[in-house]
Amino acid sequence: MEGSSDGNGVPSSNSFDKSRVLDVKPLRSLVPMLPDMPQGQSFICAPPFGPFPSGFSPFFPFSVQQGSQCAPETATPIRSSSTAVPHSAKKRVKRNRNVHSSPGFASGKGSTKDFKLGFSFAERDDGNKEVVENVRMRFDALRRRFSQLEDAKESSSGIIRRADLKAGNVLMSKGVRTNMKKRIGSVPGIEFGEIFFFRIELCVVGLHAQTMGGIDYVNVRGDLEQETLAVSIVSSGGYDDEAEEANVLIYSGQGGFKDKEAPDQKLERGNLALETSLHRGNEVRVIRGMKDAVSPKTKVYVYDGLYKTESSWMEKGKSGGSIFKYKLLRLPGQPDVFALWKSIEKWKEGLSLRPGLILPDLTSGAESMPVSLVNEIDDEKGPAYFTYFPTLKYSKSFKLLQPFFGCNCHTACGPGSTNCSCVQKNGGDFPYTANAVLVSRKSLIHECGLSCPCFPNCKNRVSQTGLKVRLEVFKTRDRGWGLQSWDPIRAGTFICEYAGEVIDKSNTRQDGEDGDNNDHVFDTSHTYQSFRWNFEPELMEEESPPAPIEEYDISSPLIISAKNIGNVARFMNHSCSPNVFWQPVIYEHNNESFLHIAFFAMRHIPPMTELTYDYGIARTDGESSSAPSGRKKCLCGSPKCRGYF
DNA sequence: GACGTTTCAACGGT
DNA sequence: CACCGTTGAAACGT
Repeated sequence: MEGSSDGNGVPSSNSFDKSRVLDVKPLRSLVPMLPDMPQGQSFICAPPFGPFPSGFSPFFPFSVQQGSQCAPETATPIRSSSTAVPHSAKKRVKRNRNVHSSPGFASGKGSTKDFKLGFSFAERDDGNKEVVENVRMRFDALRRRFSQLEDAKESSSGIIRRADLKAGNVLMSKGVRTNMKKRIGSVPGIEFGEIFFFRIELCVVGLHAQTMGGIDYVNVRGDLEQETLAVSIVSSGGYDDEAEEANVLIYSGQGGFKDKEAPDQKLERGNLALETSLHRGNEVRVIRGMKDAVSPKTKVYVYDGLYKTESSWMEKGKSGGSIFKYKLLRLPGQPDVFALWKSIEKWKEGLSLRPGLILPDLTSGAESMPVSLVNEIDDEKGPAYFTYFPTLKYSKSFKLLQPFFGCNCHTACGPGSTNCSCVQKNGGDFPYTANAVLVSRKSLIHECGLSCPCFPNCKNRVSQTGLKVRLEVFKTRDRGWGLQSWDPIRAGTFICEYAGEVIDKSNTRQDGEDGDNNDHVFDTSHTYQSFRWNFEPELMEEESPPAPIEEYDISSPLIISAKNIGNVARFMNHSCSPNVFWQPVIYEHNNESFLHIAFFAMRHIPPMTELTYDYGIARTDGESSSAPSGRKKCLCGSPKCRGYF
């Protein structure tokens, strides 16, 4: 293991050694080490990882880094609300005040616990990126928690049927929402292409205020009288809209949605608003409801951008009555959103349609799903040589652990498996929701292992059952190779584990830097930026146990080298504002426990967005030089960039 | 203001 | 999976 690897995944200087870059062939011959099982069943000559004695301290400080400095936000209230303030503004203000004193909750016992709103009251009317992010994170954390309770059916006061609505209701009644003031055009803090998984999620950030309605509108003072203008529409397949061309949308008016014999639609409400918008020529936000490729029975809502209504007409609907039709044209100069989604659909049908494709599957079948290799930037033909291997390789030099006892479940373990001993190790709550989304970060997650008889339908094996999203390794503009996804990813989704060779630190040189850089090395002993991801128990109505502690809790440092052997994780770049985080997971293999590093989505990630995590900062060991010799200049570009990592 | 109406949800069952 | 029934809650309008 000599030699510097290239700068993959590392915004290092341009110490890129082209001579080591291999062309296509070696990569193609990256044969998985395991003949059959992608999971590497019993073949890994895998002496165990060291024991995990208790009695150690958390290995990084929990500094609170709450956003005191507002990101310089260039909010673009395209046509600011001077005209668009609803006449009901007074009502709103009043409602705000009510919310402020939260009368509905003050009476409930144990619910008067204070929680931090986290932003100003003004920011509830007009948001910005930071507040939007804050609200979205808190919404989904709460939603996941309610979902967990729903799955387990352990909610003591009435069952939760709709975790999304429940979470939305709690946040709205507490005033944890933003962009309440309706506006025409862009919404501050929400970018084109952002994705949402529930309609109520659009409401809490102010992108579309109707919980179900497809047309949102606002009252404005017109030339002579009040008129209503459409501000946003959701095109979701409920009616037969036409969405063939990427920049044209034929949208059906509202009325008679579910009726078998629909009467004629009337020119009122949303229909009237769209009609007025046609004459006034105002911008209308368009949100497209798409089928989720990862779980096809759910929907993804994509903020496609601003449109203008070009024309309208009436036609006979299928169920008898006549319906309104509106033709909307996408404004030029906006990033392609819907068009990109359409392209990805085509790439999936024929991989060769992907521009810049070098390899259809750089894993050579080692993963459950292909991972394409793409370069649209220059003529480099691929990353430096390495051997693709989908999981960890433990070297021989580790001591044996004490014997491991798996569960004895003979049905698939899942959210209701309170008797499963593996589940019990997680502290009572099943760590994942029914659709395999991680509920909370934890010091350690216990999954079922090889000798547990519950295989293969067990739901407690999320991080060991292969890739779930369609990934792609691509050439970035200035940071070597990177990782991104063709599929939209919802927060809490498992992305991949960090595969590679486990390094025995006692064997490793103490000197650290003998020309060896830390490219393609994962090290739990780095100092990581802390962040809050879990739900806030104080937002739950009834007394709720505290959220799991989000500090990692690893007895001895785990160092994984992916220089020579690794998987897709080795291509993930660093960011100081990452969208992915790592989570220790432990499960059994040949009667011994092994620690793994699993990556989960921190937030919803739109397709073709680079996946990044915090590499952390190597600890400078006391006496050694104070210069940050092992550190690299960071090119993540985030406003919160620390400058190096 | 309270209440009824409207609404391109979300789920689970078949 | 496609349809279908059930449950559901914010905003709007009366």
